[in-house]
Amino acid sequence: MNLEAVAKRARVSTATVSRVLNNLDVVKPATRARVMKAVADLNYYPNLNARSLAGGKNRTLGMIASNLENPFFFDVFRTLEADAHARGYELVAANTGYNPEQLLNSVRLMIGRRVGGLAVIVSEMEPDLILELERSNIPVVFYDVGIVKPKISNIRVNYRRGIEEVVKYLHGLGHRKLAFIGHHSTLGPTSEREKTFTDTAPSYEGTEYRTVVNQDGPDGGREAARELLDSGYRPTAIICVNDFMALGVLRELRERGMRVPEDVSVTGFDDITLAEYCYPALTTVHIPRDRIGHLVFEALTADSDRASATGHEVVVEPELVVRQSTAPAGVPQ
Amino acid sequence: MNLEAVAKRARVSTATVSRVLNNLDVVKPATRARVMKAVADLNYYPNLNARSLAGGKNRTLGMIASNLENPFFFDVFRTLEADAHARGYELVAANTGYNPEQLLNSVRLMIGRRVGGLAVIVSEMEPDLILELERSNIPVVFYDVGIVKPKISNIRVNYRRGIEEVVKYLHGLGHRKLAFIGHHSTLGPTSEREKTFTDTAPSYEGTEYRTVVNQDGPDGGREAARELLDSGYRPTAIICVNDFMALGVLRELRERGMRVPEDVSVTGFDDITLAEYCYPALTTVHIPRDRIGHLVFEALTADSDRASATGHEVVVEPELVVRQSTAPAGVPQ
DNA sequence: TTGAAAGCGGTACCAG
DNA sequence: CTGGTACCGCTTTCAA
Repeated sequence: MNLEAVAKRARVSTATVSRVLNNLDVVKPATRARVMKAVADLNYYPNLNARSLAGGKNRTLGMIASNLENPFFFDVFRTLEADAHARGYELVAANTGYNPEQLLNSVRLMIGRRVGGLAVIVSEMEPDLILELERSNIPVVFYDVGIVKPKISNIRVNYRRGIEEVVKYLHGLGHRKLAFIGHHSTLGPTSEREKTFTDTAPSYEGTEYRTVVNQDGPDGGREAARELLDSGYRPTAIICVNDFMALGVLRELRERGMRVPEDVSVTGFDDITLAEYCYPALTTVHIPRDRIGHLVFEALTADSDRASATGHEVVVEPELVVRQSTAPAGVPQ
Repeated sequence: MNLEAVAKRARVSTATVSRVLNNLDVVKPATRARVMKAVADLNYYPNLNARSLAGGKNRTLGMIASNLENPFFFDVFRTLEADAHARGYELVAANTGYNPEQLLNSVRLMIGRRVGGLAVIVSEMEPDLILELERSNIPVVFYDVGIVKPKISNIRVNYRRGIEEVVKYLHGLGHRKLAFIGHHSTLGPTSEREKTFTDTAPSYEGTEYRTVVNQDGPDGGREAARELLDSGYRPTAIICVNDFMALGVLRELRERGMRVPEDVSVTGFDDITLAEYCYPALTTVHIPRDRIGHLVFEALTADSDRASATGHEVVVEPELVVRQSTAPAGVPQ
């Protein structure tokens, strides 16, 4: 089923069918109607591969995420997709599972597809990546990779401030024995959070801390908490790199009979919906994922002449959200 | 950057470059090496659109899901993707948000892309869908749509048995006032669960029940629980259509000061990872999502001559998993 | 307003 | 083992 079949049935040329299908309003209404009918009769749908090959354009955007299972990434995906659909774009997503090799793979695939724009929302990184992306000449937006080059935009979240607020808040509650639970990632948001933590914690006198990492997700969080507690260290507050991992921490604590927040306070990061649904509801730092999604879409579809030509950077400010998983530190043991 | 550029640089024809890129081992090692070098030098990546246009083949599979945010769908996606990658396929996903219109859209898009196979894992349905899919001549696998046609496979879960076991189990615990919380969907798995419930419940003497539906997800679950309880009805056990919604039910109960499972028992369905992480851990029905993912992949890539040519059906058996959210019914109020 | 035809970047068949 | 070349299905001048 192709253009020619439709053309034949409508007694016009393929060029005209193409015009109708692309809404080039130069076609005589009568002709247009005839074509439309043929299209409907034949149940015809254009071959998108041929279309983007011939047109050199592509109304398909790509998004590569580290872990779509983590609601943080998914929420960005969701709003990006909504924006895309609203403006007649399509979005294809790829998951790297924090695997740098897979990241490179996905990027090449997206380039191979000649997507109209590519959002790289990942925590891991690959050296060759930036270079290849630059050469590809595709509009790209990174999330939290500190590189701004022509055609490459950047959206960052002020993690530093987020973590600082958490530490300050906990310190204000009297917590002096802290722990940080993070996840593996070569570079990017995560390590920035961790680094900020190890930078900040010591600035408060008399504060002890320890750090442990594991994979992203409830399982990883639980495992990390287990390792932390098995070491004998007894923090009064545990700061998690994100809410998704905090879920696992809460569980481990619960199973050990440690009460939250009476015995130990726990904080997350991101403010995913689940943060409100777990028990106890999680004190966390809100990151406006919908705003990020919108920004990504804009950056990807901006006129290549202006902003994107230079590559711009936007910083998003996070905000502390206090719920039930934190409380004043108890009497030191 | 195209084949010709590479060919020129390697001093061979485009045909040879193509052979090298496709591992047709008829190329002399020396030549192959030269081509490889040119490819590397030029940082060349084949245009996938052109490739599938010319080749008529497509190593890209598609998966359409109702709600990728629901871990059930995501888990299927994950294993399908893993299988695909392992065998050199790619997977593009689309989300319908339970919207039939969006479903049709996505299907057309996938057909437009001429994907090599399409998995339709959704709860909603569109009349035109089956027809269009059939004409497309693309291998298709449905999840729980009771239609088997040539080239269309079907994977079903024996929901009926799952629900029956839940009801029987709860009845054994003495529960006589039940409630079912489901989500909207025109047809498919969900309504089958609900139907099974309304079929089964009355078969136990003295059993009362009520049903309420809302959107999928914790928010919807919470809202449904709210509506249920606001009506004045006081079930001793609430059966949720899936774990994702049960999360919200647990929260609403908690906020109303109703203890689970002392005051009311709650069950989920699917056995997502989160079911173990919520509080209390959820009694649910396990569905082997990895197995489903594998089955989907197989069905999509099976030799079109055999099985898929006829279209086959596989039934997966679920299994009750008892955790902490259920207990014997207390004294009637 | 419409048609003819030249690509877009590959693949695959046919020679050599 | 390698090159020439006819498409794949659609977009886009260029003419008419």
